[in-house]
Amino acid sequence: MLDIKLIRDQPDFVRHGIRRRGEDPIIVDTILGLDVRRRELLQQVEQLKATRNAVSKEISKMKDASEREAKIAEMRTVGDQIAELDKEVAAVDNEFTRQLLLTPNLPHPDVPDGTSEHDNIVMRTEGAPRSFDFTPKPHWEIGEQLGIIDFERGVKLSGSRFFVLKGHGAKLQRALIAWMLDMHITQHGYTEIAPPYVVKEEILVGTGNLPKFGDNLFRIAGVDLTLIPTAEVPVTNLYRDEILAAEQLPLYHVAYTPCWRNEQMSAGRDVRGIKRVYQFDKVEMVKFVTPETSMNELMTLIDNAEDVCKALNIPYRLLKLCTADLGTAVMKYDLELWAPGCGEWLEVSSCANFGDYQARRANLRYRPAVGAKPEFLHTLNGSGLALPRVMIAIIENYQQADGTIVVPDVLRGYMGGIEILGR
RNA sequence: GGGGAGGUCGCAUAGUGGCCUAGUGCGCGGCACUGGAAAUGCCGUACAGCGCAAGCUGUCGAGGGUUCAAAUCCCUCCCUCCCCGCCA
Repeated sequence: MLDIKLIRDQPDFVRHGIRRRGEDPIIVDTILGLDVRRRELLQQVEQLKATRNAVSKEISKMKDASEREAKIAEMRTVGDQIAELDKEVAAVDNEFTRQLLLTPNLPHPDVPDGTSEHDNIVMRTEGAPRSFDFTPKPHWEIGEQLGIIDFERGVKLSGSRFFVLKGHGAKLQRALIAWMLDMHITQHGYTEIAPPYVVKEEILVGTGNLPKFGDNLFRIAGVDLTLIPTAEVPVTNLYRDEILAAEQLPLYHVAYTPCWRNEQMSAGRDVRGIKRVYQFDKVEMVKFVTPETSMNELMTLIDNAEDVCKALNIPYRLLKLCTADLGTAVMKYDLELWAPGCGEWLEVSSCANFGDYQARRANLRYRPAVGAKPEFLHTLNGSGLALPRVMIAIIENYQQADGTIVVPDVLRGYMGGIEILGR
């Protein structure tokens, strides 16, 4: 959500930001119109309420019965007027809030312009792709042959785009989760959170998934609960409606959760394997920081995600996303691991600074100093990392000619000594 | 799921229609006293909206209602605690 004062004072600046994102800046005029109307009505109704409050107090002290009755009758009329105006205020206010919630975030000036993901900029590529003396296979072949990924039975249970991990496959994922969590906790200073996997509607509004981007969500029939699309949703809302002390910031949290995404719009894309599925596991980092530090915090957030890629010793690259690919962020970077079997770069992490956009929605504030006014803080989040695609990268990069997979060094302690998957 | 008790300012509590402009204690901040501190005293301590400002308005779990006037009365819902039932 944007600050209405910013829209009021610098409408052209806001329009420019919205236009860069490829959206229609007309919403600015809609909001400004509602804002004016809203304040007019508020002033009217509040003046009437002030009158009623004052006269009601007088009434309690009146001795003369007829004078008293006259005032009561008078206030009855005022009360009717107030009731009508209150209704109007509520209607205008609802629409005003709805429009504000639909307004996109403004991109940072340093974000490159673009109209599609092709305009994203590769900042750097780390690590050389391994050279194979055989043709590397895609993970869906290796996984099936080794019996560590069962596609058919996943479909049998839950339909297309669901899969089952078995034996060493399940263990590898569990090892990865524990290892990543431990790395962020012990080396990067994060505190672990184990949140609920279903949340209320207002929580999704807080992170910006609703009201605009609800299409991908799995909602639970009959109750006001939705399966989380990412741990970002419950964790970012942790301190909702609270005022944190400045000394509590920055606050770093890391959470492992499953994620559910009903991506019907991507039907037909990446149908093979586990690259794009309806349920996947992810370790997610979330930061709560003061506004002036958020850009630096974004850089260290990327470092934290990058450390995972480095430790796995798999080639990766860092992308700076253009205005078309920003989502609700102010600025965003993606990390992609190289997968030699399917021959593509896999997005395993998305690291974003949201500025105060989410903080306004979720009412996340901090007090800069004792006695000072509360202010909205800044939120950031980044995957650290998303499990299925890391699994793909490990399977494809660490495959051997005989169809088995070497367990990366860093994971062996978490694998109970297993060094080769499939034996 | 059934029965009971509750939800008031950071915490604890008072408040059964106008004396509530929500009191008190603790905590917190400032000041005084002190060589410094403790103790003590004084002052201040929720959030939001509107307004250039003075100030006004709203919020006592949430939403409706009754009333000239609601923390207080009525209705619906949510949450917490206790007992019973069921259950990993």
